[in-house]
Amino acid sequence: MSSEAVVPVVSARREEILAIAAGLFAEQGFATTTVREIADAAGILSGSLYHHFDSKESMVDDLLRGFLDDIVARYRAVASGDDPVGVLRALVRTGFEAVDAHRSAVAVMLNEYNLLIQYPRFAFLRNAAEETERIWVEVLERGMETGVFRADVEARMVYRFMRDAIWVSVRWYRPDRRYRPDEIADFYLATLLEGIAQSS
Amino acid sequence: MSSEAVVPVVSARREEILAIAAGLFAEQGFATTTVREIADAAGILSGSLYHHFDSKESMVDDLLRGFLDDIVARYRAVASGDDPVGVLRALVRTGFEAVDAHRSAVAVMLNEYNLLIQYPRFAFLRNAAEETERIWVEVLERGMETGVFRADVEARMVYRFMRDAIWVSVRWYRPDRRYRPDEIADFYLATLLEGIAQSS
DNA sequence: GACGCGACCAAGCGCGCGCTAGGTTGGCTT
DNA sequence: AAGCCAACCTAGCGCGCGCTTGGTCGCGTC
Repeated sequence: MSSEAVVPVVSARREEILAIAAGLFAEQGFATTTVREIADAAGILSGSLYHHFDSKESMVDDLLRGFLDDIVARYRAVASGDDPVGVLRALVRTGFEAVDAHRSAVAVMLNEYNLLIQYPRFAFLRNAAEETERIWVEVLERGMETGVFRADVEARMVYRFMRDAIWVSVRWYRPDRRYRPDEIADFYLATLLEGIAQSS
Repeated sequence: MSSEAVVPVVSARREEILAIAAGLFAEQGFATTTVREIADAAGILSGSLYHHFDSKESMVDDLLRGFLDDIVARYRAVASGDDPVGVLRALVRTGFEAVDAHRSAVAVMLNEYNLLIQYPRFAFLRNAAEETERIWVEVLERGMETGVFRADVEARMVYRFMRDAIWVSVRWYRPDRRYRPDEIADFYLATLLEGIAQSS
């Protein structure tokens, strides 16, 4: 009998360094962040990073792969509901929760998508983006067909505005501040569903 | 008598190179774009760029200064109206027009703001951003006071969602496609003002 | 007490970066 | 014909980048 269960699946130190790198990538951008900065922040020398990672590129690869696996799974789970309004609410909440819980990954995704998508190894980014769009648009279109959503705007365009508004909120949202993610989600949903014009 | 009027205020060649650089900055990012790439695209050698510009940094400085001067002036002009709904419509249209007419500048502003704002020479970015926010928020708050806008969401938060949705559309909007900027503005305004939920 | 190994250090290689200094060219002016 | 100057070239400097190679250290296992 070996005591395998005690051994972490992946090195804890590796995860720690990945989180540090993610923070720097999110703050300053992937290209602008140097391996020496990452190493400094982790308290080691730059060469020692390569004990944990193949390359700087593989750090951002790891980060985004983990994040996208998680959030796409959440979207899938949430989208199985019947009521389009309820599903849309849940999708939006999930999105803002991700902004709160995975700040760095969301910021990197937002800022570096166009850069990274050029390289074959990051094809999984496009796959995740496309599946996400499919899930959201399907709900919007179902709601339009059943009459709970207005049908005079394109579902894809509505999706884009929603996605962008949620993702970009990572630039001004601060987790320690006034509003919790689900409150912001509700603010956003209120204006999205009912509009800001007074009907009275 | 000299024939000064014929001489361009700034070199036409300089403007041409600036537009080329802007396109590359927008596509690949400022840090990732090299002076050699800019020079190649302009059909000259990298050293020759420095006949026209002090530095790579001064290119992006020039680009953003020109853009922000223009758009802030437009916002100011448009905000002088009385009717909050009308002013908001005009602001949103102006925003989408800028996305259409100044693609590169908007993209650079969106992508590099956080990076550039760190350096003193780019303090004018913050000034422009703050004045813009003041103009938009003032209109929203005026509309809330007079009762044409709902008052149960924060004006600043509404502003941020609007600003981001407009700016980020530069990532998917293509000028040659189906929709003109004012059509997209109207789509966006329809969902923003009235919401996407059917009242029936 | 020898061994294995995960974590890190020491030293530095080669490349591409932004930028520079001085020279050349050709059209325009006088 | 001479001079000027914007535009561009030639050649390359120094720096910081991502990454590599071989070695050190200390903890846990048998």
